[in-house]
Amino acid sequence: MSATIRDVAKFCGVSASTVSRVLNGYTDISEETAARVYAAIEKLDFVPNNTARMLSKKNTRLIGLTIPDIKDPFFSENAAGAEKLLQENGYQIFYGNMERSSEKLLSFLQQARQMRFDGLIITPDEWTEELLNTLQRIHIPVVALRRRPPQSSGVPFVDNDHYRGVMEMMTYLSDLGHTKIAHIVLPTGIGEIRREAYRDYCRIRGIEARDVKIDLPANKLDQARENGYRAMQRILADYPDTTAVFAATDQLAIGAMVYLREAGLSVPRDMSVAGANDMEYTSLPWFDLTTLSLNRAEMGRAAAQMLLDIIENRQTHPENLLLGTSIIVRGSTIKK
Amino acid sequence: MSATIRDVAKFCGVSASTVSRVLNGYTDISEETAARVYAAIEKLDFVPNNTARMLSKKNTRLIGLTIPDIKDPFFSENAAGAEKLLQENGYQIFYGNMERSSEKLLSFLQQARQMRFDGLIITPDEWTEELLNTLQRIHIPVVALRRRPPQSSGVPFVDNDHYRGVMEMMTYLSDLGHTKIAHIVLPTGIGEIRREAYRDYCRIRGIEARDVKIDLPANKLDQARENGYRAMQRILADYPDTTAVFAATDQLAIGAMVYLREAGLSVPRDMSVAGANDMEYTSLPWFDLTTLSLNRAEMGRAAAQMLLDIIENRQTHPENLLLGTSIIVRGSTIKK
DNA sequence: GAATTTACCGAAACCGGTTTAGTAAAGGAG
DNA sequence: CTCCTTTACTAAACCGGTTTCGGTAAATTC
Repeated sequence: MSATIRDVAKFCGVSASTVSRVLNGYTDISEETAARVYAAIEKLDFVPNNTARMLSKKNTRLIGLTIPDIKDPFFSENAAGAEKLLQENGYQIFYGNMERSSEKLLSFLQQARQMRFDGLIITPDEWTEELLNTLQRIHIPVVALRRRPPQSSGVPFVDNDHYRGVMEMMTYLSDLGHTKIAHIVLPTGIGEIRREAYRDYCRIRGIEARDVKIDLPANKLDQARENGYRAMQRILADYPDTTAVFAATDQLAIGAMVYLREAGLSVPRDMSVAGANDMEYTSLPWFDLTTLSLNRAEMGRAAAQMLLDIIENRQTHPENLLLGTSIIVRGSTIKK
Repeated sequence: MSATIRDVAKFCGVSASTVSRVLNGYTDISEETAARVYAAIEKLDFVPNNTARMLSKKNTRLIGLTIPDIKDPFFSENAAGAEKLLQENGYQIFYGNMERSSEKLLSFLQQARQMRFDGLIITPDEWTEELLNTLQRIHIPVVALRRRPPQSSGVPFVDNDHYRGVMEMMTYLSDLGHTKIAHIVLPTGIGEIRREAYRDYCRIRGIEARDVKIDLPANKLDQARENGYRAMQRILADYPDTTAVFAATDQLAIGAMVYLREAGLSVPRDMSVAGANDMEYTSLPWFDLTTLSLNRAEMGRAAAQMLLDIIENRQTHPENLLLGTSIIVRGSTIKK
């Protein structure tokens, strides 16, 4: 079928090991032989068989990266960040689309084991006992992204510093003069962290905490908006004097804005609205949404860097990393 | 390191070939031996090394799938469609993020060759001579998605029937009573097909063709919107009596709506607007955009099916496939 | 009871690379 | 001239599966 390394060797009268050495850039090869080998490679259209190489070298230079939901552009951006760094280091990313299913994740890990991936970057929706066991058993370096693993698991972790980010956003809203600030809670783990920060902030500043959580499963974009919609409804019912809303994600914020629109209220005149995660389209003039930006590409890059440090033994047990966030101020929030 | 098939063999006193047969479900194995082997596998935590398997079997059951731009949710949806079908058939998808770069595509193909992928589904931004040559040389079955390859290349092709889709959309707008319908052209290959359909429709119906093409490179979402914005501006300048605009993509339509908003015109009262591709967020009440829906998952599935037919020799040279589209009627278009 | 079939399993080659250990020739030092 | 390095290369083992070819023993056929 395809030419092998021995074909190349025979063609230019050297041994297979010599060809291999040429390919791998060893220096104890005369220029002349190297040139002959390259010529033969060209002539025979030889392309080394990577599966064979993976087998004999004991690594694959393959990194598995799970994407919780391929339709959510959030994840694709931090994937892109990771990919860039890994490719610079000669690794290929093998993406796994989880579709929010924990069985898919487990079977991806099984795949990873069979394929002998050199490392994994995962973003599980939840950290089950079974997941932790599987991770233990497959003996592959792993870094967790955006979903904090149990402390005891020893899995290193990269995320944004949501707690601090929320504090900053609340400070920003306070500084605008708002004192009646509601919070729309995201019903996930990250959502709880943000809610906690929100409550802490309220306590410290001595203002009333008005956090509303709608518990509908929010694993689809339109459902997330639906949650924001209902939360806004409840906020207006329970706390009618609210002047600003901080939604835990942009999707929730958009949902809230849909409700405000239906209720005949104008943003930002009647209500300031802020979100988080910086979704692409929220900069459009209809929304012009102030948001907490998470710097997604940087997160992916950081996770990849951490993983490389582990794989290449520069670091056996790295510290968790919480990246800073920044507020993108737009027109949806104004002075009280 | 990890247990091998020979370890398992030794452990339960059989030969490696027997273990292999058990793993591959051969029938000429006594139940008792099979049970012993399974027990040993369990005990030793043996997981077959897929790289070795790929090498000895002559296939990898890996399919390469290129994603032109990971940030664009359009592609991820047809990737998901393809993935589903392929996984059902025991194939894994290896994604390649092209970031709209033709060099990346070429290097992905090189990767594909080295890794001995069993098949490829690609969506190149353009069909260069070099690309066609490379495809020839790597000897991997390939199906093209959404970018029509040159007829002579023999590469089979799956796409929506844009021509017919545009005809249907124009018919829909006509039936609403519009006769002064402008078209915002997408500056790509697909854009040309749509423009052609638009012009043909105008000719047949005897109405004036008002297609406007802004040539700024449109490979980012915000740039696409910028193009729509400027196109709308020109439409209003050149054809002030226009009552409906059909933009070749939703992004262009949104860009147009931004301009209309700034110009103080209301959609749909002053101008009906329609788009294409059914972007997720265009259903929001601010836009409520009528759009030509492309059924993305189905496209991916169809491409995967075609590829499998080629790989498994059911079909050596399949016909190109053009899938139907449908119009999603929303509030941005009304009767004249 | 001999011949043939069938069920079950093993030895060894093979896939296509890499790597180790070692060698012949050339060059340099003493 | 001998000894020691260095340079440039090779033979063969190895990675961990699969596959081919066959062999033995039991079961079946005649």
